Amino acid sequence: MTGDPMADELPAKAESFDLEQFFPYRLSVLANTVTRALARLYEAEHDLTIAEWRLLAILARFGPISGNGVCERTAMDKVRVSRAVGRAESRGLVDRSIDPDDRRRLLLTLTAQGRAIHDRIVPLAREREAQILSALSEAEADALMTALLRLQSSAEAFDMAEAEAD
Amino acid sequence: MTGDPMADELPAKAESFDLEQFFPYRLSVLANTVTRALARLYEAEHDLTIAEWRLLAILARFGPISGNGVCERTAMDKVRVSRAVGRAESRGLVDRSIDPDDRRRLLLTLTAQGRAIHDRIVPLAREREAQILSALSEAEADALMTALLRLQSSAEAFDMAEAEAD
DNA sequence: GAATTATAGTTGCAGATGAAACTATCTACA
DNA sequence: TGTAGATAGTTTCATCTGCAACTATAATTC
Repeated sequence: MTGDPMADELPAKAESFDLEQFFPYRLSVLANTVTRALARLYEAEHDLTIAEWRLLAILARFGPISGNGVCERTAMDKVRVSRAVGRAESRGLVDRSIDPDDRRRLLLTLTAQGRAIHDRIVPLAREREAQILSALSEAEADALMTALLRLQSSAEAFDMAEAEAD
Repeated sequence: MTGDPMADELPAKAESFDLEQFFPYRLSVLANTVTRALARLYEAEHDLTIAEWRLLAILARFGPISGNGVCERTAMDKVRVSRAVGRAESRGLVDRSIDPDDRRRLLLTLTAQGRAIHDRIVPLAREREAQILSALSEAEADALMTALLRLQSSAEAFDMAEAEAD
């Protein structure tokens, strides 16, 4: 597409690069800070990792679902999901049974205890989210979420194209 | 596609938590996608990790600087910086000498080779950033960057408060 | 100016992560 | 059928990460 014949001219000095203003950097640092703040909450509350918390949230919402379904809805790879399920099951938060219709698959559901923990964390997570977002107006926060969603598609398509570029 | 959900959908309990709409989740997933796309670039180009790339970018801009200075400007902890410096030095990208004015400190500078790699990566990184951000208008992208900066302060203050809560 | 305290950076350890290999099951097609 | 190939999930291994402990040097305090 971009057949740019003059691409190799380098008049703009590369040294003027400002990491602080580089979007991927800003995004990564913020995500790291926010994630850590949330992770502390999950861990302090019930010794849950982020992955386990996501698992609970998805199971609470989407009833019995396969591990693969969890992958799709949590943007976690199957290794991470497998481990989150293993740990959550060993702690009695999740039931794991084999899907009789396809015995490769798991049927995952929340136990009563898993549901209880989920329900206890949700308001805390929402509160923390609100605290962080309180730095923005409601309109700004909405615009931000919209932007994140749109960028997700953009970045994903791009990430794919690259991974597949043989 | 979506394995049709069963009829027993719950009433709109407070627990009907939607992970997809949860800001920390959206942020984390996007950052992960974007980071991976960039990491591939750095690695494919010159076998650099994100940490090493940040190190090069900061050294290119802020001349001789201490390891601690790198920490402050890259939002990486000292362990990560120390390792990035060690690896970059062993590959001849960075010079590490002891600051004579304070012999605890290092004086870090780019070597010619480190500078060359930096200069070669910068335009590629910028191009990739532009590609990802092309999903947004310029005004939206500006608003996004502003929002990220403001949230950084907000989240950081919050993260701190928690860490220090003894 | 010795002793305490603080700071810069490194190393050890333990957990999180993901790519790739592996097992088990299902699907397609001869 | 049966054989090849796809898919679900687990395990192995190598890496990344960060907290805590450690070393070395500087600053402060008495």
